[in-house]
Amino acid sequence: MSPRHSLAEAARTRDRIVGYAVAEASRVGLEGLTIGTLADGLGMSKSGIVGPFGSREQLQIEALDRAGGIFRAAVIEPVAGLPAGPDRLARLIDAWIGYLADCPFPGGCFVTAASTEFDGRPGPLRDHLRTAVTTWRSRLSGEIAAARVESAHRSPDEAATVLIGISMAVNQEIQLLDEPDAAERGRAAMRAAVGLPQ
Amino acid sequence: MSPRHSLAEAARTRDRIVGYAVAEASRVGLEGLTIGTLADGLGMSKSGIVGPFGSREQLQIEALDRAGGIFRAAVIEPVAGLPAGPDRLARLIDAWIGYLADCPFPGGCFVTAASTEFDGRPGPLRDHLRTAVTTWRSRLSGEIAAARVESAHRSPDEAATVLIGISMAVNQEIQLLDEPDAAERGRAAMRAAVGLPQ
DNA sequence: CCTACCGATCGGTAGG
DNA sequence: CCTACCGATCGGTAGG
Repeated sequence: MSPRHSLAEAARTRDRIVGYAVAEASRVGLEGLTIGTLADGLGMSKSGIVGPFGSREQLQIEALDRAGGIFRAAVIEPVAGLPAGPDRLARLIDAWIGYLADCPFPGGCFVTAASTEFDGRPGPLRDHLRTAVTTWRSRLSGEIAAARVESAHRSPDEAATVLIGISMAVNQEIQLLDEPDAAERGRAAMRAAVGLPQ
Repeated sequence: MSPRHSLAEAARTRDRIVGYAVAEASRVGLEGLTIGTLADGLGMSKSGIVGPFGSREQLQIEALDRAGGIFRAAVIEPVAGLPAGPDRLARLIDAWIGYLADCPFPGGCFVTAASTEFDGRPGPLRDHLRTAVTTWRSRLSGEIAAARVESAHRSPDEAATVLIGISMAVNQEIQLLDEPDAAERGRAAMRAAVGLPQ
């Protein structure tokens, strides 16, 4: 008589699985996810993992979308209420570097890793990724344009390439090289790249 | 009576396998390599693939090392004979962008992809990768220092982070986004980042 | 959500 | 270098 209850429980189960899959995939890649490993890690059966999603690919897609939401919550939403301008760009950079240094994904920036993993694998995952990356690039470009700062770079698009690149390099320095001053150097590099005072 | 012959043939077989594995791994990742797929692709049996290397991991390591050599041949060696200075740095940037735009790996920059793939997987592959990335970073930093150019960035290490980052962003724009002007924007961004004239 | 099972493929070996 | 084979694991399904 209370289908609400079981629906809510089903939604919670999905959430748990996706959350665990995101953490796991940040370490071993989305293609490294296996239903058996997730089942073991969550103390469930394989059919309990795959059932709610229908296929591994659907679970991968939902994990990717969830990761995008986590990124937005960490980097975009904290500055969304501020007026556009150099100060908001500076705070966005701080949030971004903070996200890389104290990463919500145990294996480092999810989207960066997924990008190199899927750029050569056509399919719905690559399509989702393209959309996410393009949307973020546009937003960042707009943010830089709205800040109206002077820099060595000749267009907001060029500066966006530089900031996105620095974030990837910082991610590598943290995750692969264990470089302790990667975050500070990255923040300075980002500020310098868009002409913000140190 | 001619062991030379069979030794040379064995070496050629190894070479063929490693070369094919590099191309394949640039598309599906080093972890996506399977002995069966390589065997099919090369028209050989699985034992013919794994035999010369002893294990899949050893083949992965040799593929990674080979990829490093291909990068050096494309980006470092062309400028090795020139005197250090701004002109050599400019030519290095041109070679680097050319490598990204007309990539010897069908799936894009091998080391960038391997870095995000293995930064969360401890083991000999990650160790090899760390060494390769650290060596390249040091060389690039030295190159920037030797050029003695003025830029918005405060140290050769910071500028190296920016150039490496731009290369990663350009790789993404080419491989994932199919952005036609990625190479030109990347070249301009790299020159601006190290204070070279456009 | 579970157990039990499917055919396919995994890395690798034995023996030649 | 091959064929033939090993136990383990893959994604997924049937039936409950």
